Amino acid sequence: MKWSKAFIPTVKETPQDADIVSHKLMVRSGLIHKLSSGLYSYLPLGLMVIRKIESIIKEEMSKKDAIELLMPILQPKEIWLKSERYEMMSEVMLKANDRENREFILGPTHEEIITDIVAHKIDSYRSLPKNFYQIQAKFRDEIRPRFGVIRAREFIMKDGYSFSMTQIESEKIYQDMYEAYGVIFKRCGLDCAVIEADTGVMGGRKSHEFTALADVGEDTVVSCKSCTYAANMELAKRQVQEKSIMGIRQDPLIEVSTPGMKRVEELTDFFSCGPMCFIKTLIYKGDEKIYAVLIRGDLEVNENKLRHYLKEQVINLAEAEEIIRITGADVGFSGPIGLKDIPLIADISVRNMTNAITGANKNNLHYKNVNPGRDCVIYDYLDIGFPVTGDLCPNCNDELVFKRGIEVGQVFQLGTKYSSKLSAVLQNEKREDVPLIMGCYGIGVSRTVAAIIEQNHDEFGIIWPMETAPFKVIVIPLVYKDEIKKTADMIYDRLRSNNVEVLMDDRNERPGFKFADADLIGIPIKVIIGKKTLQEGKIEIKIRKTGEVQKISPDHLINKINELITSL
RNA sequence: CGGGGCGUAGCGCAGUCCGGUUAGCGCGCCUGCCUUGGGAGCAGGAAGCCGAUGGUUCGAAUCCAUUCGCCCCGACCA
Repeated sequence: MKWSKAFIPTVKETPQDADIVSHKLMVRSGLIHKLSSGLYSYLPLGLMVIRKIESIIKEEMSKKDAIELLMPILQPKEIWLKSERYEMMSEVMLKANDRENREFILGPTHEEIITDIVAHKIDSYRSLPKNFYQIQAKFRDEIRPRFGVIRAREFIMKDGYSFSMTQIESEKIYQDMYEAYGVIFKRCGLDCAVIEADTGVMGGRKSHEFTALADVGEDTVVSCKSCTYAANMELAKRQVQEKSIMGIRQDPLIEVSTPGMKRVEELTDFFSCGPMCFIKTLIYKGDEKIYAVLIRGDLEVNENKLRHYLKEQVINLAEAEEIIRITGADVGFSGPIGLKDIPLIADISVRNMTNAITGANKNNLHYKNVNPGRDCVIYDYLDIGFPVTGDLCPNCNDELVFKRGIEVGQVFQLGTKYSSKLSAVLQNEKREDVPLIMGCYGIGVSRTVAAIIEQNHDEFGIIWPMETAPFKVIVIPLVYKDEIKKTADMIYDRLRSNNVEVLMDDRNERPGFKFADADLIGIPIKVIIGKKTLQEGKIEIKIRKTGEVQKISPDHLINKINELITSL
């Protein structure tokens, strides 16, 4: 492609509405153009990159015998009522009515649709397992679109769904997809953490997230300094560092007057000690039961973990009046001592606390020198807090570290949630009706572009990893005239006839201008043709990433380029 | 949805408090000259319903009200 024929609207100034690197660079290098909040057009260069990623995905999917299909974006409301997800997903679904006033939604995902296909078209267990996928625009009416293409409302996603008769088969596919994802993101040039993840609205039993590490990411990855343990914030297990509290004497319990002091900050001043000296007591309600949850004053309860451990469907903080009824005191003065008939659930951070401060379940009073075990009976110690710096790995006891990342892929074991609701049920060889066991596997294609840029750029622009580069080579004639033009044309033709994806900057611009654009759009290899080097019978090759320059004879160019393409 | 910010030429911005000729600047664009190894220089030029609507006023980009859009923080999140 010659630049003059292409459409690559680069801009020097950084766009006003972008504040992360990938977004700025995608706009500046002419990859995308915003139509409206969360809606982006992919301009030719951007689409080329998308296609590169898609073809990597397709290759790796097909190696694992996954098969591609395409489902409608518009979906009838009824099917979502059937799967009982309409309410849950209602907020992110854009609704639309047709001329007959039938109700439709713009599909945020396709579990329902694929399950419907399978329910109708697969009639024997002998045809299973099957693993389908599609690559398509999805629409989610995000509460707050942001970070350019990273959290857009319309975005391109590869979504895959597997159907199996047995758990073992299903796990095999899960494993296959897990492996394929690793390869895909590696080929995309991404440094990904694979982490244990929450299944969220998808439901199901097991899930891993592929998260591209980047400072701007929306996800926090919790990982171990030395072993392979990694999880997202929601799921991360942890051990609490045991301070050397051995030998600290348990002092006698004292009641202290604390008029009007409800918040930990107010109390830290009063008692002149840090929040770590306090035990927060939170009253939670499950479906029916009530729990008192204890956690160290500086930590937050992870309600997901709590709900999970307590085997409750929902778990909520009690209302103010209920707290008064249960504890006998206002919010802010709850404590573990004297709570009758309510199980005390303590976070592991409480286990080794000595002489702590807690509410007294009487207004304007706190207890000092509270020692769990001595002063109250803890029903159970559980890991129900969010990890913080200083917490230790659940596996190996080394330190946990925290990194930000962009979630680019996630794999789920779904179980039979959708198959049973949408009657994807088959008889097995024992003539028993079995709902199919499903898995689902997503890749955010468009946000992968942003993630690649986050990880591969410098002050001058994008540095495309070879496999995702829209062009491998850019030919830059310093002046597109005379001998230089002739040589440039010749080299351009030669590269093209050797199937090298090449862009030639044939514009009548000054060299510096062309160099800056080439750097901005991130083409991995520059071939520079200038008067001086040409007089030596040479042309120049410059590597975008390293800046390394070599001069070679035009005759050796093709070999050299091919060598660079495979080695970079 | 709560909090904050911003809408002025294609892009980035000044002007708005404190109303007053013809609304500016940089980049980009067009013409010409010149230049060609890291976003050149000179000369000339085109381009704006000052987001929209309504009000106040002799007079509104500027003040008031309403409204729409966009961005950031939070809640939320394959």
